Amino acid sequence: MSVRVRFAPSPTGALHIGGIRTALYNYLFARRHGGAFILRIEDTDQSRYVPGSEEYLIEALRWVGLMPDEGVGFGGLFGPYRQSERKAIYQEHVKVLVERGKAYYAFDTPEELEAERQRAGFFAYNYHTRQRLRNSLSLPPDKVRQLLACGTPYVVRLRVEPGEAIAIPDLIRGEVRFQSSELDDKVLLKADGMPTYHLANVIDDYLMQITHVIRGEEWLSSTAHHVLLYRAFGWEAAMPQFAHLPLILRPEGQGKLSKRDGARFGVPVFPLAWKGNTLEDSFTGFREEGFLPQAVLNFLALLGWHPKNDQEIFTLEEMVQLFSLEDVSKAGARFDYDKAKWLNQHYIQATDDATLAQYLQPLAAAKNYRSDLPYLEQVVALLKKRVSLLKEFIEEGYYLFEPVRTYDDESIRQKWSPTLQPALEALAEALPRITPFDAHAIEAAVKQLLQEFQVKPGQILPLLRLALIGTVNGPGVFETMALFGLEETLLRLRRGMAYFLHSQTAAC
RNA sequence: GGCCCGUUCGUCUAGCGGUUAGGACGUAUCCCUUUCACGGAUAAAACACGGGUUCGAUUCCCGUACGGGUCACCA
Repeated sequence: MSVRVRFAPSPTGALHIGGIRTALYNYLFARRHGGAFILRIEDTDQSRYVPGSEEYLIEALRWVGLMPDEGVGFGGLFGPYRQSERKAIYQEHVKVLVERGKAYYAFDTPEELEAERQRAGFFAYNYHTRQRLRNSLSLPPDKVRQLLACGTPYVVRLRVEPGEAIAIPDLIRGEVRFQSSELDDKVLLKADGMPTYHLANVIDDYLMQITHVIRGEEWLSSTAHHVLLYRAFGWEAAMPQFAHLPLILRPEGQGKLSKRDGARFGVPVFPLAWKGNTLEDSFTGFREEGFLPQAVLNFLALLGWHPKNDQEIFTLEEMVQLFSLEDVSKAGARFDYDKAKWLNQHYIQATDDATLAQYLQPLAAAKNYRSDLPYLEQVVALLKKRVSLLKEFIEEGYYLFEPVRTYDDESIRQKWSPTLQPALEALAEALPRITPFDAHAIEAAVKQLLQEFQVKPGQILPLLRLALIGTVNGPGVFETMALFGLEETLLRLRRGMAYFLHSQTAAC
């Protein structure tokens, strides 16, 4: 039987990075085994539905390059793949369960249950408590028929009887055991006629012939109920194999990574930016922060998985070849932004200049900067080894697009001296005679001039850089001059020299 | 709190009874260099604790501690 896995998010807003990792592991597993990767939308809670979620999700998957083989928006023989469109299927199935005595109607209102919870501080609807509650197991058949006939709102609950051992075979954790007496009678069908996650999940996985359920560890506890459901339906032989992934933990402190952690720690936790109704509900994304999709994938892959060697850098193809659920770790993995940035830096360096220039184009255009590809390619060549995020080309390297905003006065104090002024003057005058005006020729000319003036490179070059870009740290001086061209170089040099003189007199 | 899962450098991890406990990020120092970076080198840095099992435990078992998840008509 060929492998079929699904990624089944619910459209309640932006999908965070943990979801993308789940999608990645599912994708890798499917590809590794020549199986199918299916996208199912679990939108059974109409009250939590957020418009735009689905589009966001698909754009995010597209960005990182994890395209489903089947599912919402991708076709397939097992549709519909949106659970809200499968309502009738769930209702038919649940009816069978009730007929077999595996499930029952419960008429208790949410308020009544809440009161139960308040009374004891804790409440479980189970084999013990259901006797005194209002359901088709405790009420006389006549009464039940009457309630149903009157259209009394009800839910359908799973009938969990005590004394049953449940062993979940988990590909990552081995066998996980539960006792049915510890389990409550989970709601399967809600009063609005929609299924809960548990019901829909089991039915769909069965009907869609899912072979492996790879999902986050937060689902491990409820898997016991899922197993019981497979048994109740008589589907145990076709039950998929489970693999519960370790959670991604917040960068610092306690708990799992959550949506709000992005703002709290100043890091992106979403693949793409999300524009919510409020500022609080709006988030930046890895893409917007300047990450390459391949870096994000590599980063996420390593958060909980590692092959049995020392390799750290993987193409998607390599991951597919190496991926194994056996190598997924059991403990939660802390979100490590430094490592993400390092990986991104690595991928930036490994990407050719022309491609990077294309990534930069919209960023430059958004700032009304010069954004023709030839120029951007030169910018890339200059800054490539100095940035770890794409946006830094534009932000840190702003001086390649607009005049110097501020000069580093401290460095000027350290480097500038009136005795160097003649050499600078001579340099400015010599520049127009350099042909061609490229890095090589400029370097030769400048070095010769320095010799004539008996000045060391270390004395003059920092000043040139200060004049050109305002700071003493940055790309090679000659390369920068070549990029600017003669006219712009002279302009900046003159302006810088004037600033040096001015700041000296101001200091006196 | 009940139930379930977990625990190797600060972080991500390799290890699957005998290793100088390996790699990577980060940190520090040095080299390269007109600066910053890149690159190279070096260093500091870990088996949570206590019992077993065993000739021998990081590795297997049991406790303890700590961490995580889950206890909705949410997924």
